[in-house]
Amino acid sequence: MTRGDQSKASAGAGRSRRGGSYAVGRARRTRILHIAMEEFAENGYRGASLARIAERAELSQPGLLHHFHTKEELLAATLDLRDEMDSARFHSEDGTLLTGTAALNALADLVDHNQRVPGLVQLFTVLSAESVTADHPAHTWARNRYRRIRVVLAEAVRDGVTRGEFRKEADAETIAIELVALMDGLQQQWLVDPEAVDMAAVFRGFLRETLAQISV
Amino acid sequence: MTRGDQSKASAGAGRSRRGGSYAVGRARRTRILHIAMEEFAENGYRGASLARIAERAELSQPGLLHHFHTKEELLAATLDLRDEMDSARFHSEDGTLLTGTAALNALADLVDHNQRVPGLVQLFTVLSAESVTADHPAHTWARNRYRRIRVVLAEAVRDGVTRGEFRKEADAETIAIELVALMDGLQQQWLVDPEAVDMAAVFRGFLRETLAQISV
DNA sequence: ATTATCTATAGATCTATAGATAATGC
DNA sequence: ATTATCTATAGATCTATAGATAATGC
Repeated sequence: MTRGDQSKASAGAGRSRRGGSYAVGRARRTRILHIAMEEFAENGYRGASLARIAERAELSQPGLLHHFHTKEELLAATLDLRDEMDSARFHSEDGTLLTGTAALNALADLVDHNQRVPGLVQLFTVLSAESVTADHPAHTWARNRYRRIRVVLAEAVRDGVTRGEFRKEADAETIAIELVALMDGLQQQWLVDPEAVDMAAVFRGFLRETLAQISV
Repeated sequence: MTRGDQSKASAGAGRSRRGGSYAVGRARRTRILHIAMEEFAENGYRGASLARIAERAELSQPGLLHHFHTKEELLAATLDLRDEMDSARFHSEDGTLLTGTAALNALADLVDHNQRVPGLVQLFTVLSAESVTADHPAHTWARNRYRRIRVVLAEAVRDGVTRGEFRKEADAETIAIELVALMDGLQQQWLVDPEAVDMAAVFRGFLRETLAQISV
């Protein structure tokens, strides 16, 4: 009963933890999380080692498990943190979701930005692919993340239609799937051979064509 | 000197091995390879276990290592086999590479076909993503495979221009990158959520638009 | 009192090698 | 003679738990 009462707080925030914590602990957790992001990006979930993450965070491996009770729990916290980092990007300053042309341009800006943070791109690419297996701990996360993104993009297109920016025939669902697929696929080719693929340029070109087709 | 002489044979073929082999051995190797494809698809390179592959092939784990000396060697053989399976698809019956519209349509047929072999799609998706790390044993394979595919597709488009099927302005390199990216990205979304994404339909739709744009 | 750590360790892996025995086929 | 197997095992992991000690802050 005592612990259960506080469980609601940790649902969306991701930072707070059940039970109290001291300042040293919170600082260490943050440090662990950032190192975990790098290690999962570099080695995937299966290839990452708690011992190595602990070593880089300068504490013992059981010391790490004091903060995150299992490897899966550490992965979940990592994914929450990564999701938070991107979600800000699709909201305007007053907190509402971007729509229409503005949303699609925000997507192109994201691709530009991603070119400067290969580590974060790699985290998603590696974990998303690893999680296609049904029993992978990130499977549900990946599926829900894709669904969420597709819904947001499709709504952005539909809103564009409502406001008269886009033609009525624009197929919002298909465009959403295409944009996400192209982003992911470009990231894959770019990560494996950065010099050969200018992902930002290709994505902007594609977006220009798409907008030309659906704009009123 | 004695072994070196035969090394050339195994370069392209993939089936033959240095030194002789008995019929039982060849049969077992084939069986091991097919099981390895499934295991690598299901668990990635890092997650797959030689012991488990051996168990499924009904021999001991050191027995398996008699045929493939290391885990990396088994992976390499698996990748060679997988590459062979697809390469036939882009050659016409007289052995020449497909070009222009024919090549692009072959690509769409491939996407259709892939929808019936999720395991093989998963093998590529998982291993390609896992191999973005520079030190992954499949890193070079993935990079070269992408380069090869892009070259083939870009040449198909350029040939289409030469034959007067496509406009001169068609940007062959960009179209090649886009097509590959879209295929990969669609596979990712489809594997993680098959009911939500009709990858064949989306790909054909995209191809239709592209052809409409570049056709004379 | 609670949180943050540590050392020690259990119990499962995992890849690869050594060395022996049985089957195959020139 | 060579190839195909096996058992036994070395040597490295890896995650997670038990139980003790030190630091923190109501």
